[in-house]
Amino acid sequence: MPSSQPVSRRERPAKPALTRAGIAATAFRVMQAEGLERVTMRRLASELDTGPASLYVYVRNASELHGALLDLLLADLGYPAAAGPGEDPRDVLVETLVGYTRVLFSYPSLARSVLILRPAGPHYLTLIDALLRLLRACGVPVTQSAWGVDVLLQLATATAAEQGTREESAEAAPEADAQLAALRQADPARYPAIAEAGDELVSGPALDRLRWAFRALITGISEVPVP
Amino acid sequence: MPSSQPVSRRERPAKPALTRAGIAATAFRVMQAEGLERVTMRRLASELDTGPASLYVYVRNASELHGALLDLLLADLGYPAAAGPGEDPRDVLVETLVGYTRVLFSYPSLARSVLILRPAGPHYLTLIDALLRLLRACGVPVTQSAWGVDVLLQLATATAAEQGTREESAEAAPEADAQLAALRQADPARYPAIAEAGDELVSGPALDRLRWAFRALITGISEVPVP
DNA sequence: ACCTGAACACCGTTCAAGT
DNA sequence: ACCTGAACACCGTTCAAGT
Repeated sequence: MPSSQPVSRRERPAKPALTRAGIAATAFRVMQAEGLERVTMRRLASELDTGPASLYVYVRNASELHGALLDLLLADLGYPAAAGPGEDPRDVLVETLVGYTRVLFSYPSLARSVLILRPAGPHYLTLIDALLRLLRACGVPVTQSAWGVDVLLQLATATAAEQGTREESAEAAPEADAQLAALRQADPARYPAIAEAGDELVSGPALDRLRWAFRALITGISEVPVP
Repeated sequence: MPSSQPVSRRERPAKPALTRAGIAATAFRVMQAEGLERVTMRRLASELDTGPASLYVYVRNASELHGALLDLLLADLGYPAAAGPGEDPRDVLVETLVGYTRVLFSYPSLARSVLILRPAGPHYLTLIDALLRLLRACGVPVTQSAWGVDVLLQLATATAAEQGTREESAEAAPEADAQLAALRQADPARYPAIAEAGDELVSGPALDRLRWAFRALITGISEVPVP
């Protein structure tokens, strides 16, 4: 009676052990390749050769996983220590904010998730710390810097959420056109201020508008004292 | 051979004819009663005694329906014509923005949807027109008003999306606590600026912070010329 | 021509029952 | 004690087949 020997389980394990970091890394890879929409618990489970229930041993829920993805994304962001000689510290701050927004621009769905997430990862804290330091370097008082950094990050994240370069935002495109058309065709008698503003309402490249918005907000943050 | 007479189909029609407005009104009622989460195409269909496919004759998709819900919500918003005697026109502008944000605060999920929607309904245009008029009344040049109104509305909508009073935001609550804890426990050696800012980072009622953010942004909008 | 039943192709999360 | 198969309770959208 020949008995079939089971192949040693320790050799070439097709199934690597599940870990939180491994799940996050797999999620990151799928997000880069196919966008956050495809990063579902079921997809990750099948990618890791297990059932969806197993992921919940290492991750509280899908939203927490999105927070981990943001932190992986921010790992490569570099920050200037301070403004160079003859450099406007506000320009350095604006470009740092633009750098963060650019990263999120490629993943608008992640930006949408982050907007309601209150991220707490180490790289996100590094971003907050860098922005606070740059605000202080612009001469902004500490209380205004503390309240201001939140608003600046919100503006950056919301802009990435609403704009966005991936095909996923193609859904929203027809509605953007609808607003454009509505503004242009608005009855001047009923909407006189819209008529007065005219094409200025929708003019200019998105990045120019974003830079201007950052500059305006930084100016206000530095001038208006907190109550 | 008695034949059963069919009951006249024209009497007491249990099924009112489907219309776009009727669908939107039903959606609005469900949203008020149970939140936007419950406003699904399937739920609306069963509420209207039909199949989900029938709704697509009158509504392009769920996102377009959310735009209609926003416009219904904005129908009751009133706007001040101008600042009264001895009244700061900036305060009037701030309170108008707070009024819009308050309405959205009760429906954070709608705010999330609106953020990527570019609304185009008549009441939304009325809101844009009113804000433009108030900005002009503050002495803000037309180009800055035109670019500014977009950012102000984005800030309002994003704040409503991320805060929010309904139980639906209870999901996000543990993460808000996680950020709070992370900021408080941040290593001062690694995050010196966070340590310096201390509790100022999370101090103050949400509404005070929002009013301050509006004030700061309005100040910047009025001072920084568009490129 | 207009409307819709049924199907397509999925979701996140839980929990009883395994090992 | 730790892990997971299977189920629960849903989604938005499409299209062939009806009336």
